[in-house]
Amino acid sequence: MQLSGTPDTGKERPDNLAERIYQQLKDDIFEFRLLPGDRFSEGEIAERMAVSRTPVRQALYRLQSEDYLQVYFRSGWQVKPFDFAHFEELYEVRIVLELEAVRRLCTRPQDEHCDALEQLKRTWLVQPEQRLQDGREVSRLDERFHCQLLEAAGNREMARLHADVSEKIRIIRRLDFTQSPRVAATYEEHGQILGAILSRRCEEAQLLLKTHIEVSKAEVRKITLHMLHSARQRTMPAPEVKT
Amino acid sequence: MQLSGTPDTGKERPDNLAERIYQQLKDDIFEFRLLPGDRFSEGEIAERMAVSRTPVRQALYRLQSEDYLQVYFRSGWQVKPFDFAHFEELYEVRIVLELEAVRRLCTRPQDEHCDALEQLKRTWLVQPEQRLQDGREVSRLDERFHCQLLEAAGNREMARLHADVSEKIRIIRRLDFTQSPRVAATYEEHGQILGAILSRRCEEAQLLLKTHIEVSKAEVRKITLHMLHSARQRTMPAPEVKT
DNA sequence: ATTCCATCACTTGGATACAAGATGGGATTT
DNA sequence: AAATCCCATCTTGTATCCAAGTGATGGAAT
Repeated sequence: MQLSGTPDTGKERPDNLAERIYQQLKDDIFEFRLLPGDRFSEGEIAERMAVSRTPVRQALYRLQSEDYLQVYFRSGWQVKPFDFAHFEELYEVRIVLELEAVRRLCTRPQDEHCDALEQLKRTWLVQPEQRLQDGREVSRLDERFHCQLLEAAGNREMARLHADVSEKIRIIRRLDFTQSPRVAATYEEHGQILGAILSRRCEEAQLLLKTHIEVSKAEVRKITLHMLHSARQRTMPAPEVKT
Repeated sequence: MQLSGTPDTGKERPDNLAERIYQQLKDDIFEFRLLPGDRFSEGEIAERMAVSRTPVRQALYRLQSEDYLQVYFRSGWQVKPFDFAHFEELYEVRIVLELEAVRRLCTRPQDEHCDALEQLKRTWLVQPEQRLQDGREVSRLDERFHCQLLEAAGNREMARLHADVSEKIRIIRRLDFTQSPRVAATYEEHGQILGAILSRRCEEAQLLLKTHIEVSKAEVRKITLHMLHSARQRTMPAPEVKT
């Protein structure tokens, strides 16, 4: 029984079709080229990607285990329909994990994790005229900010779970940043949170962070209501819109 | 774009070879029929299970994504060697999630989740002569206890993450219950925790639970040291022991 | 006109075939 | 004797083939 590490020959896989297709499909879902509710077959994907069904199936099953897709026995695949209750629960997981990360960062021993926090300062504690404006870019940075808090806190497992959760809500979180006031607010709030962490005001940092996340969570709730409303008006929209 | 639920024809897959092989292999790992560090090929598994490589590969890749296995490019598979630091981190995740669950249960509105808690009482708040003795069985019940706390707390995502984490440490947690004093202690501690939750003494319940989990975590640390010690004595054990 | 049933194209699940790289051992060379 | 090179064998990655179940369509019977 070996004890730890990877004492083996480091033979990692190179190109890998299945991996490429996996990334492509996930991207298609995130970019709404594949819409929630869309149905398709392995053959379609294989043809579109110009490969055989084998690596396609590998990618599809992986996406299924990650809860993005669903397979029906001999009846094709489906992009999992949005479940907003699900998104709200994921936001709550984020809150729990990130509050714990802040707690650890505030009670950390002297000059530890400081490099990671310094890097965050360079991104978020900048003059207003140096701030990025593009919503997409800021949305990406926002996700990174929160993940980096987890990474700095030092528990890799917690960071990995948090990263997975963050990826799952990325598709909906992005909608926050379409309004530019959210961009400015994000800079403001991230700056305050970092300041509180750096001066070890734990309670304050936690409260700021919790509020910051709950604003996004509330946004999801608004989107939920909006979609339920418009769905009711139109007696249910046609989910087709194949790519 | 559909909105929620599964409005579709409920065509679930029936038997499914890949699923069966997945379960079998995971069981082989948990039961130490496949030891950490063991290497094997898809062909061996396929032959032993008397199936083709196709469903075997499906199962293997799933286990890889769950961090139980590792594949080397054209060089076979390996059961991931134990990484005790990893286990300790997972214990910390458990603590964070379970403390949150307790918090929610203690601040829950009147008569909610009571049925779930009642069921736990029937298992754990029993007369000493009615307690189970078999370490294996109590170990299984212990995992259920903690998972049910999460389920009762109401956030399904959090419960799912917690269940995954719990499954990952099952292989090491089971070693706790080989000594029978841990069995009695577990009954005692679970009883106290339930009592505190039911009378909404939040801080107390959290402290009891945290201590309870940290005992297990400390056990892992002892096992770590023991294995490092014996490994050093034997100048590294041979990891072979194929099944 | 409506209902029922056969049929047929399409779908996934699994097995087999093939390609290309990794590995290990033995022959050969120094 | 030691090191090196080559080749047979083994490994995964991908493509193709086959089996069995699904669903829709169209025609026949009422």
